[in-house]
Amino acid sequence: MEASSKKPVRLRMAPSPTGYLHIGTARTTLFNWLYARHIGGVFVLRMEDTDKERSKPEYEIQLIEGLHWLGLEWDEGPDIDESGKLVSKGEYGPYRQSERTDIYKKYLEKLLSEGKAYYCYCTAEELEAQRQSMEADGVSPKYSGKCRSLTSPPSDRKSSVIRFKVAEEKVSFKDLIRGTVEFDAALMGDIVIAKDLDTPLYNFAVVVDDYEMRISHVVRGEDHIANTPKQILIQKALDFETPVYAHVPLILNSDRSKLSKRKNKASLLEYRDDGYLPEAMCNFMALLGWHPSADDREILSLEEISKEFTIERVQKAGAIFDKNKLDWINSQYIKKLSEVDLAEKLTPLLETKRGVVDKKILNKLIALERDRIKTLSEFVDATALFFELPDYGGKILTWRKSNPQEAREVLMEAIELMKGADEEFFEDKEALSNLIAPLLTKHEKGSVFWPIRVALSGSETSPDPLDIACVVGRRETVKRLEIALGKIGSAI
RNA sequence: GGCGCCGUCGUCUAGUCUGGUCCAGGACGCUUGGUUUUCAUCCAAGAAAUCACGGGUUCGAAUCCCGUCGGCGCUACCA
Repeated sequence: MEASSKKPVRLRMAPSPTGYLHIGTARTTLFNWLYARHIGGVFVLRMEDTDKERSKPEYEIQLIEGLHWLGLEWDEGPDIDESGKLVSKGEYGPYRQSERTDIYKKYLEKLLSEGKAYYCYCTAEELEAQRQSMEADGVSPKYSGKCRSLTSPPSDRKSSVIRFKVAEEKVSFKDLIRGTVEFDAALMGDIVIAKDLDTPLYNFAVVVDDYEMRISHVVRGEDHIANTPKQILIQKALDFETPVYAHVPLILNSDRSKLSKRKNKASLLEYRDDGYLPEAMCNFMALLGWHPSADDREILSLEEISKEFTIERVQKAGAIFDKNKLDWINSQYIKKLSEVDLAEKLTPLLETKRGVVDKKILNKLIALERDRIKTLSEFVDATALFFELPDYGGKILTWRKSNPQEAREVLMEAIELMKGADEEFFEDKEALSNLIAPLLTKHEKGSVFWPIRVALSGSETSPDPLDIACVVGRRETVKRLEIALGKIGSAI
């Protein structure tokens, strides 16, 4: 039942453009991509937009944008060109279900003519009533098969759907992650596969597309596991080969329910906007359900992961989305980034808030903050004090082992030293350190650095005062020290 | 309710197929200590899992078998 190893391996991701790009969709795409990469297969992207009401082009664009951002390229499928227009690549297209109506129609007619599917004229109300009464009787609800052997449509009914005749048999399949999974089709009842010849439904369209696009392996979320026997039955009826399946576990909220936007940020692009790196997202998502066998390394590039990735190693149980771990992984990637790359990412963020910033200053800020931030967007807030002194209370100017009088002395002496100093002292930290060295002969180190640092940052926690001074320059440094002097004066 | 899937530290996981090397290893988080003028980084140490529970097989079980419980998913003319 498995595809022969001779056949080319073709995987696909088939999202519905009915909303933002969900983290779960992104992770399933990642696993497909990783698997395709690992065995040198083809990765196809297909838009499942049969739901005409909910599918929107803008969601499709978002989907494509998000996948590009992650760096998960596909060999075939819809895409966006340089001018932002939707295009398509690959020879098994179209890759948008809404453009494949004729293909579905052909197979629908085949099923109908062979008596494997039939028109059903039951109304929604009738169906609902049946379902309710079956549930009341404690039986699992399924379609009664009322229209199954109708020879002509009832005269009083105009609307109909197309149902597939589900055989009463056991359907089992081998799942690469879960082993053999078995369902009893007798419990399913005849399923609706299309609203009419031009409007196929999910379970039918998937089967046709996977066949037409020569898909050999279906890697999808665990929530599709119950759809699999239905699809296998349709494949059999159409004489299609069954692909190999692998149902990957779900990503969960902290209460172990399926990851949802009610309880979490579930949109991939939101993480991008919050300053997470795509490499970090991929690394994190891969570790949600997969782990290398060789050792305990956790910071791994897509390249490294794809080299080792096998679908058999993915976890069976769902994984809770742990933002702490994501933050840590992201900070690791920020540390790894080169100065140039980091500057390239941070500059636009900072400049939208502060306007154009001097390159030299920017580089200093980056050097100071790179080990302090977990996300790119934290950079803007973290560097605010360099641009504007926050307001603060004068009593925090005193070091815990010192007293306000000493703090005041230090501040005055520092102002004295700096006021007359050349601007060049504020160009490099060592020079500045030498400049204030005399203070250290009279005071303890903490008595000197603490008040100056608080004066320059307006905060009890901040980077080194000399670093701040080297960014803001002499004039601003002296100004901030004088402000502090005023505050401590009134505090004494 | 029915059907299906799953169940190792708070979380992600290693180990389960091929029982002993696991009185269960790593990472995140947490706690404590070191470094520092403070925070972050960094370094070190520590707490944290009766391997869901109960039986069985065995000289020996996280690993094999049976049962129980729990969680989740699906149960559409959505995907």
